[in-house]
This record gives sequence, structure tokens and C-alpha cells, in this order.
Amino acid sequence: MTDKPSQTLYAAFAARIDAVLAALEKEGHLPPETSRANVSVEPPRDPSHGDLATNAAMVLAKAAKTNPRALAEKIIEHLARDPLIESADIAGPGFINLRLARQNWITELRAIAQLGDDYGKSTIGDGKRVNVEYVSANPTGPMHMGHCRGAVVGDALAALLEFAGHEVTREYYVNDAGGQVDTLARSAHLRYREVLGEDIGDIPEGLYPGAYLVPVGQAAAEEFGARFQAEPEEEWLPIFRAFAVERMMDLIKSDLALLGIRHDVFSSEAALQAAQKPEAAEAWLREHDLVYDGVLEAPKGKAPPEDWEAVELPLFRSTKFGDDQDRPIKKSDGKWTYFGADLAYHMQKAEKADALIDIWGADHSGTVKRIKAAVAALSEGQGKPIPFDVKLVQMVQLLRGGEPVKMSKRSGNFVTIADMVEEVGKDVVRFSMLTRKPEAQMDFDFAKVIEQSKDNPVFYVQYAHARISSILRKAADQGVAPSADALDTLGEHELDVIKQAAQFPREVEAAARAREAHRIAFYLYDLAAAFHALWNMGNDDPGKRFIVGQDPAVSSARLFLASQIGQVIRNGLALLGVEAVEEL
RNA sequence: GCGCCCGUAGCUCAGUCGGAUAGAGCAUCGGAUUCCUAAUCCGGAGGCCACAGGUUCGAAUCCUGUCGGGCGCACCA
Repeated sequence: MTDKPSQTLYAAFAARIDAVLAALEKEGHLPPETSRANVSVEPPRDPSHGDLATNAAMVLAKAAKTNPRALAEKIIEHLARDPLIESADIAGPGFINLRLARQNWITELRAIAQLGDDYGKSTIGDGKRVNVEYVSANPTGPMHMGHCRGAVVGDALAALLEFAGHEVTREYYVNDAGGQVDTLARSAHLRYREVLGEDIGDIPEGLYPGAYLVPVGQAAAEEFGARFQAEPEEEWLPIFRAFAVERMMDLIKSDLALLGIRHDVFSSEAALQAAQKPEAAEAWLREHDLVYDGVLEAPKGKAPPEDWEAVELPLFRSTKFGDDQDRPIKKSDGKWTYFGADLAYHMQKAEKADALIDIWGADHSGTVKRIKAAVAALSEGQGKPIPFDVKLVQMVQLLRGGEPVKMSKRSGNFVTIADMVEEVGKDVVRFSMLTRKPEAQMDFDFAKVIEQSKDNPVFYVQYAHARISSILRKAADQGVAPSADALDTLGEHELDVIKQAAQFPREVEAAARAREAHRIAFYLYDLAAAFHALWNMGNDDPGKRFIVGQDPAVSSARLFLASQIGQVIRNGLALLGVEAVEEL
């Protein structure tokens, strides 16, 4: 989405290598205007290969009419003159492996200290406005497990994009205009009558049976008295709808708060319709022959629906944009379909954004094509093509000790977010949701994440941070403070951990580009592992501890290192919305 | 029947723009604790990257097909 150059340490060396290639071109070793697009400069998987590797010689050999190793020789001649590069070697089929001079890492360590909470921030977003819509659960009840993953993934992604230099709007679309909120209103009215003393018996089929509506009935009774008890539905339906939706949204917001999630904008579908946005969209689409009146084909499902009949409806030409079928924007009763309103809604979002991202549950995968088609049609047609990404979040299977947790929506018996957070804690819920790529299905086993808490990655990362906090407390007691004065005393093993920490800005950029917040979780795990390994060296050899009794200079340098590792862990956890604890 | 997602070690999963000998945790086997938090660390064993073709210097990664699992296929939301 943006070509703004990166400013990480690694990017700096990529630029140096690019400069070398430009020089070679000038010297005639490379033909003019050779594309260097496929040249990569990145840390090799195997650290024994050095700090950085480039495939430049392999990619460009053909253009240079030579073999990769010969070209690599030329490249290395230049690189060897760079004082920040300690060594450059040719390996394998023609890779060039670089070992960076020690001072690069020391400089990076100081940078962490200087930048603090800002370390890892990137400008690749270039201030572009990105609207991330997530959760958008129907306002008909408390949030349950099915909403959880999308909520966490969306929230972490929003934080990540913000950190990477985007201007992010966190948005929630409130579906307060469809049939479900009418059902909600009727269900609430029934509870209202119950509170007023009526015997309502069993909740009829088709209404929401959940006990969470009892307080709504209570509140309605307090608000309206008996005014609507025996009135016909037309009298109270709109009133109860608005009343109940507002309370459901309060409920949802408090559930979200338990997860540490707060949206910037709540957009109401009813308000959108009242403002006649769908009409405007339809008019424009009709003008451009993208909406026409036509008849839908019969559904192709396994069993043909008995009550299906051909009806003429206004259809959007989504097939023109790769969809399998044109899609109705209005129902036969004249009301907008969900899609009809949704396309207008996306236009509304697009007015104030440079890019849109929707986080949806996988059960909506079938509607991705049509909404992408709509956004493409409207935004391109109006001269402002807008990047639009729909991220599908797969289902989470809830388990307890390997057994599926039984849930039934009909009886209103489902595991809520509030239950979950109460049982295992916000940090565990959030981190767990981010330790799997969102598009893969996952299991969430209550027994596993709490009973075997030591096997849980979130504790592993938090433990590293807690250890760092602990060592700094201990040092303070002994009158030793972190200091950058003697960083020259840091050894190879310490340098290895700095190298790991130095990857953070790069990970942030890669994750932001891919729009995958889970990468940060995995990165933090690796960083924590590197720290734990360093720590344990002190168990075998007291001279390798952070606090070395006889040597305040060495101690202060190592404490400085520890302190900066803690800083990076904090910065990463902040993106995930997980607390960096001082003690475990 | 069609569309989307997934398939990597016994289990749960990573795998950067297509790069070098495919990685981690759990489980398993063997070690480390008079010591800054052992909720940790070190080592061993464990692989047809579902299968078959293709693209190219190079494929777990991209393309095609097959098989397997999930989700969806109303004018619902």
C-alpha cells in the first residue's frame, strides 16, 4: 500500500548494498537499468551464515552475463571497504553473507533506550488513514466465544498499523436495522411484561430466551411503567427496539472492555438508512448500469427450498467483478437487504479513509466477493480506488480437557466473553488468539491454558519480562544501575540477544505489510527464548550473570542490555494488548 | 454441485518477496538448581511439507488437478 522506505537497521544495509549495485552498474559490470527488484537483503535463517544475506549475485548474474560467484566477487570488493561491515563471504550457490561490525549492535541497543516506547515504530504507513472494522456483532445479546477471535485479531491489527505509521480508525458497524433487532425488541417486551407481573410461560420459539434480557425488561418497566404492556406491537416496537439495542450495545461495550478493546466509531445501520445512503448508492449504480431489475436463479444448495419463487429484484452486477451471481440490494418488501445497506456503509467509510479492512468470521466467507465487488465498483467508478481487504477469521473450537464445550444458541446457553475472561484472564485470551494465524481453525482448551499454565506462551513471554524487572529491582537494592558506559564489555552471547531485539522494527514492518499481528506474538516468544537462554548461562557460570559482584562496570552494561530487552518485550506486548507484568 | 479457508514431526503450530541442511512447544529419552525467579535452560530421537504434475538456477511457498478437514451457498445477518 505504501512505498515509504523503511528505517530499520536492516533496511539501512539493504540501501548500502543497493548503492554497491548502482556503483557496479556505473563501472560497467552490470548493464544499465538492470532491475534490482528481486534482490533481497535479509537475515539468514541460520545465524551461522552471518547477520545478513543477499541473493543479489544470483539474481543479477544472468543480466551481467557472468556466473553468480564471479559477480559476487565484484560485490564483495565494494562491501569490504565499508567499515560497518566486518566480513563478506560467498556461500552456497552465490549468496553473499555479511557479518556486521559490533558497533552496529551497540548503536541499536542505545537506540532502544533512546526511543523507549517508540522503539519499533515505523513510518511505512505514511499517515495513511486506515479504517479497521471489527467485531460488529449484532446487538442482540452479550458477546460470546464466536466473536472473540475476530475482536482480538482486529484490535491487535489496528494497534499494529497505528504503530507502523497509519492513522487508524477502529470501527464497529451496529446492525440495528434488520429483522433480528425486531426479534430483540419483541423479546425485550416479553420480559417487560414479565417484570410487570404477567406469567409469560416459556419463551416462544423464535424469540431470544437469554436471561440477559431480564434486566432490559426491568429497565423498560422503570422507564415506561405499564404504558406499553397491552398496546399493539406497532405502538411499542420502534421504541423497544431502540431501547433494547442501546442496552445491548452497553453490554457489548463492557464485554469488549474486559478484553481491553475500545472502538473509535460506532456506525448505526439504521442511521445510515435514515440518511438515505443506500438510495444514493443505488442511484449512482443504476446510472452506471451496475444495478438492474432482474430475477434471481434458484439457490443451488443440496435441497431446493420449497418456498422458492422467481421475483424481480434490484440486482447489483457483482458477476462483473468475479462474483458467482448478481446480488439483490433490496428485498421484495422494498426494504434494503443487508448487502444493500452494507455497500452504502462501505462507501461511507471510504469517504474518510485511504484503505479499508474488515475482519469477518469465516461463516461470512460467501459474501466477500460481493462486497469487494461493490467497493471496487463504487470507489473505482468515482475515481478513488480504495484498497480493501477482508480478513476472514476462522472458527474457534472450545474444549475443556479435550472435550468440546456444548453450546446451544437456541437455549441461550453459550460461553460468553465475560465467562472466558473471568476464567482464564484477558492476557491469556488475547495471546492465545494470536498464536495461530487467523485463517487457520484453532482449538481453545480451557484446561490447557490454565491448568498447564507453564506450557502457555503468554506466561513464557511475561516471565522473561518479569525476570528482567526482578533483576533490575535486585540491582537497585545493591546500588547498581544500568548504564551505557561500558557496553564494550558485552560479549558474543549478549550480542546475540541484541540482534534478536534489533529485529523488532523489521518484524513490525513485515507484520504491518502483511497485516498479520500474530507474527508479533511469535517474535516475542523467540525474543523471550533468547533472553531465557542468556539468563541460564548465569546458572552454569556465575561470571555470566547480569549482576557480577566484583565488577560494577560489567554489571551496569548487562543491566542496560536487560533493561532494553524488557523495553522491546513491553513494546511488543503493548501491540497485542497484553500486560507486561513485573512479577509472575 | 459451486465458492472460500486449511492440510508441515505422535500432538498443537510457525515458516519473511520463491532461497542455503524445513523450525518451535507439548509428549518422549538424557542432563543442569549451594546460583540474579528452574513458570527456565542444554542435548538426543522424531519429516514423502496430503498426493500427482507444471513454472525456474532454486518450490513447504507460485500454477493446475486429485484426495482429506472446516465454513458458506435466501430477499437471513
